[in-house]
Amino acid sequence: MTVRVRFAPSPTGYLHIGGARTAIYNYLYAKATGGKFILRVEDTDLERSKREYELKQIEDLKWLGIDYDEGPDKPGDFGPYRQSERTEIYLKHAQALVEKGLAYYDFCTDEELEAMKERAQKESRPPHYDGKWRNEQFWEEAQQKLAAGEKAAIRFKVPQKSYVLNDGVRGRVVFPEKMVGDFVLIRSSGLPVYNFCCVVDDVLMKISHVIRGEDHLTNTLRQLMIYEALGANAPEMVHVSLLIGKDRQKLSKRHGATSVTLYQEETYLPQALANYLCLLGWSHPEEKDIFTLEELISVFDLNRFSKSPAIYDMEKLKWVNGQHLRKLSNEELVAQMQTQIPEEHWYHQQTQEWKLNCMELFKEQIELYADILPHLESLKSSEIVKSEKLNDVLSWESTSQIASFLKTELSTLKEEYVTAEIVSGWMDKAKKDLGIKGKNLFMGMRVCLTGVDHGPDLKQLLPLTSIDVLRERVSQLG
RNA sequence: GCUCCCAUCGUCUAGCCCGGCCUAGGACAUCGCCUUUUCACGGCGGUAACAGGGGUUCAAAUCCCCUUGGGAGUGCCA
Repeated sequence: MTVRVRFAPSPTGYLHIGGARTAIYNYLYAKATGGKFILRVEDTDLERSKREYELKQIEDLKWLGIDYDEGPDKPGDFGPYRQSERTEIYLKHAQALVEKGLAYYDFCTDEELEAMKERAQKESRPPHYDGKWRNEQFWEEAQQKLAAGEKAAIRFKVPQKSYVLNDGVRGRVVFPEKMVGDFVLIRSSGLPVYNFCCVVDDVLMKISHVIRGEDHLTNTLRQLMIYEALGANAPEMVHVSLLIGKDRQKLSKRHGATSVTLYQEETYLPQALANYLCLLGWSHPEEKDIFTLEELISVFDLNRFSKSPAIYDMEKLKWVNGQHLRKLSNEELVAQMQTQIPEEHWYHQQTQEWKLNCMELFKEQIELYADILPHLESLKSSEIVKSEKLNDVLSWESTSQIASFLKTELSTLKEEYVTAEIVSGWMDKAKKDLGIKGKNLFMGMRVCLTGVDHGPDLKQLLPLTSIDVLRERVSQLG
């Protein structure tokens, strides 16, 4: 059997990191098995669905490195791939179920349903539908009302029996009888409801494996019933554990960034986000924690999911990002920085060589592209960053000597930038002429020329700062 | 309330299905040391967990039951 999996987002907002994670798992499984990955847009909630969200989610998916074989903009043999364009199909199947006596028309108003629920609550019964239309004796009346043009929802007549699900990660799950009441298949507006569309589509699109979040586990009961009513076999179900926040609550905006877009904006690497997301609830057979999706394809399998929910930890994501960042060459880093960093912060007027040197120097210190900003800023700043250590260095007799020495040296230079050789020359000369060495020399130089008590090697750092700025820094100390 | 799911370091997890190789391994974070005359990177090491209680067994993190805790669902949302 060829594997066909799908990711079925609702275009009611931006792509959520939880959604991105299940999309990745589906994508990987398709790739690992040589199957097909389908993108299906579940936009049956007309009120909240927006085309712009659909487009944005697709863009974000692609940004993460996920591509699909069939989808709204990639016609396949099982389209259309947008549920709003399949209304007729759902209607046809729902009517067929009514004809078979497996579903029925329901004319209850919202008020009646509300009253029904309240009554059930008062009598501490489960709030299941128990309206008259469930009863076969009214079905003729229903047909008449329908013929008269009255609006009705189509409700599924839930069989009185228990269902068993063999889930790929949960194992055997038994849903007892009477767990759910008759639920709606088609709204009175004529539009279908999620659980129904989902099953009809999964059957029609020949989906072999459903990999989705555990929040759908209880939905599965309803879906199992629909598969049965439709005379179809249910696909393999794989319910992946959920992502939660530090407070163990469902991941929401107050836990920080929850949409993929935000990570783009914060200059995360797509491969790092994808990498980290895989690590939550799934483990690499060799316990590797840094990999690309490409590398994962050959080892990905459905048996390595963990059952418990995972807390989303931004700290580790950052670390993963840093690991991926360090794998990039200086050339790639420069190219990326051009697009990731606002032009006014980036030294776009600098030579390529300067930029490459800059990357070489700072890439070990950053985890995100945006982390380069303060470093870039420090290159042109003549501000003295006060600290206890810095004051100590400034109090040394040797430091004032170095300051005036540097002042003279700098005044003789015509170039715009110093070189590593010039800096070396200063070191040697200061050692010989002033008799300063060791910590006094190095720290004195550093403080005078950078205004900071720590930082990267001076021979690499100083050539990135213009001599004018160096002069300014030194003069402030003199 | 009812139903379903889950439970190993602070966090992500390995081990669990097929009990003994577990004195419970790795990673993030944290702490210390080394490296770097500074910082960062890197290297080495430390602190740190089988939720609790009962079984079963020669032997339980692993199998069973209960308790507790957490999550999800209970929509004419998806």
